[in-house]
Amino acid sequence: MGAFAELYEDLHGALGPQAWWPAESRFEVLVGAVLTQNAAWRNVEQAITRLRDAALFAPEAILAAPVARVAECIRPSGYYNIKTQRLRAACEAWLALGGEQGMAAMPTLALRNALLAVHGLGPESVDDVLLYGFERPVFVIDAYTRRIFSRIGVVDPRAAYDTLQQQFQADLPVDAQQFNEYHALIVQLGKSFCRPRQPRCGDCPVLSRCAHGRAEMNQRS
DNA sequence: TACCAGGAGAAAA
DNA sequence: TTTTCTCATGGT
Repeated sequence: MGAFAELYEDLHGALGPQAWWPAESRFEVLVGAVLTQNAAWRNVEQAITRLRDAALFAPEAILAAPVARVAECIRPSGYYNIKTQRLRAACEAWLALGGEQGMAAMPTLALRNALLAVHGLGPESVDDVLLYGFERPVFVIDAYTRRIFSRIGVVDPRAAYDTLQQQFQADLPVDAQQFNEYHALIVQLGKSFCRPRQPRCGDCPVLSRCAHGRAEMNQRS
């Protein structure tokens, strides 16, 4: 078993199943993937609620609405002007690709390339949609993944997205359910224990593997 | 007050 | 090709 598989066992044992993504539909995963770009999920939830309350939570409704109205709805998630453009581009792609049924019928690589061609959808957002929306076995690399695994010393934090993704996928079974759970566990670990600048390792389940954790353990002893 | 949060694209070097 | 800048609100 490689380092990535070992850490999954540690995290799953310590934190338990996370039951991600917190969305009720595939379209909501797409919207969430755009709105969560460099934003706290709490603020994304506010933005999604405001879209629902405004009866704008559908691709056709978002495209038909005045840009300023959509922007006002998603204001809590930050970068609202940029994200309005990105959300509109994502809705256009959603419809152009045949909606939920059309996209579900596409091979993973073709769907990934089609989504990457959409303005405002980068690799992380696209892989969120593929993994959490369409149950495709692609590993999501985010800021938490880079921070945690570079502190442990098994990845280069400056490595390209695709390079890191290949490292994870080469060490793990091709299993969308496990990729789903693993990424959710990484985010939970990052939020709770693996902060930037001022790590507070506390009862971190990977304390002994992490450079910051070892330093903290040495201070305690 | 300053930093951070489930990034991405454009511009500059 | 790589690095830096810009977009912006809300919580701690």
